[in-house]
Amino acid sequence: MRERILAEARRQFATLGFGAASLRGVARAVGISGPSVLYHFPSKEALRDAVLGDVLDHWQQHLPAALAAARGKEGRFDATVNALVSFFLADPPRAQLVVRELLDRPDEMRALLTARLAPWLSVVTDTIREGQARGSVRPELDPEAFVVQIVTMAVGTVAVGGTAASMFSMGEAPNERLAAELVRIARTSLFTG
Amino acid sequence: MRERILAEARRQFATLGFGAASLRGVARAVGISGPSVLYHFPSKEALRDAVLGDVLDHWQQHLPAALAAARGKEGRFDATVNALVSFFLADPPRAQLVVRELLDRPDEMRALLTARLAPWLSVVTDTIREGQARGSVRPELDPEAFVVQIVTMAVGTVAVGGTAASMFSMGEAPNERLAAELVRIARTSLFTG
DNA sequence: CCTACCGATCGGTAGG
DNA sequence: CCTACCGATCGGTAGG
Repeated sequence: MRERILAEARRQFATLGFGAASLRGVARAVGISGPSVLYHFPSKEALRDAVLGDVLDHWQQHLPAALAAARGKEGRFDATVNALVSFFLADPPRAQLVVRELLDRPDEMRALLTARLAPWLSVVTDTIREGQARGSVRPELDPEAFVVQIVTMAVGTVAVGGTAASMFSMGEAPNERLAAELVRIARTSLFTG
Repeated sequence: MRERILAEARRQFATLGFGAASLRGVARAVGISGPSVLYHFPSKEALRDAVLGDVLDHWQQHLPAALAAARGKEGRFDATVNALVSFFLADPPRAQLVVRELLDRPDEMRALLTARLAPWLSVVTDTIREGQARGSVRPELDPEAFVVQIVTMAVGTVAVGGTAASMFSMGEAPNERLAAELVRIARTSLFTG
């Protein structure tokens, strides 16, 4: 039941926002009484923390594998960025929730993301710097800022990109078009030549 | 007083979110009584619509001028993208509010943004297509998707980029570093050569 | 896990 | 613009 509450809370926090969602609303959706949620989580804030921690756990567990699967392919970089975007696109509520948390409590999120992503990030920026030393990556590129911008685009595409795309009457498969263009932008602005 | 309520509501909706903000909270901050807000706006939802409309009015009024100022400069494109990012960076609450609205009610936002931005957008994509015809813009670029991604990066940088940047211990002026890299990414992925 | 219930706060109305 | 007040809903507690 704890898992069902977490999944439903994630869904409602993502679509309604934490402030507009209610414990009773989550409880009703999973078929229990309002106060019973507080048997599994001591407070609404604790539920919020658990939902967020759950999302970050999920990313930490499955994202490395998704990225590693692209490692052997030809067009390794394109496949990696594609895997990144597809990973977020496969579950929009998680990406939306993280964007909301970044807006709602930036200070806590900074601490959390630093603790969770710092090791993974330095691997990426180190790889970019190696590419710059070898001459395959553009020398004027700012590695940290580049990574932040690519991730911002990927998460943003999932969180709000669908709406932005439909506003253009972008026809069918707008998210795929956005994802493909994101990959092109990332590749072109990364590599020399 | 109507303007002061709008400004304060914009600030609180942006930082707290619409659901977590309250009419009484806005009223207290501007020094009037709770129900008095409803003398100026018939309901909380009406205040929300007014705040959002005000932001879009502001963008429609001042963004063209900010972009036009870059038109004469050398490095015209860099100056334009720089102006776009600086414009959003100068007033984060407005960008945050729009991101929140995109998450809270995507359907209404699609209609609103289509009505407001459609003409301006086709100017941009038309210019890009001309550049493709002349050979100065990369032929494989997807004009609509490109514009959506650049704007997503610009708004995302303001809305959540600061947090993302500090998570890297990006040193001083992280937003300027992000903005500069955004400009570089946009330019490099747009032009041939 | 439940019911019964608490004080606080919410958006909104009445009446001036 | 105000005070006084409404019903509804909120997060959370007591007690089982």
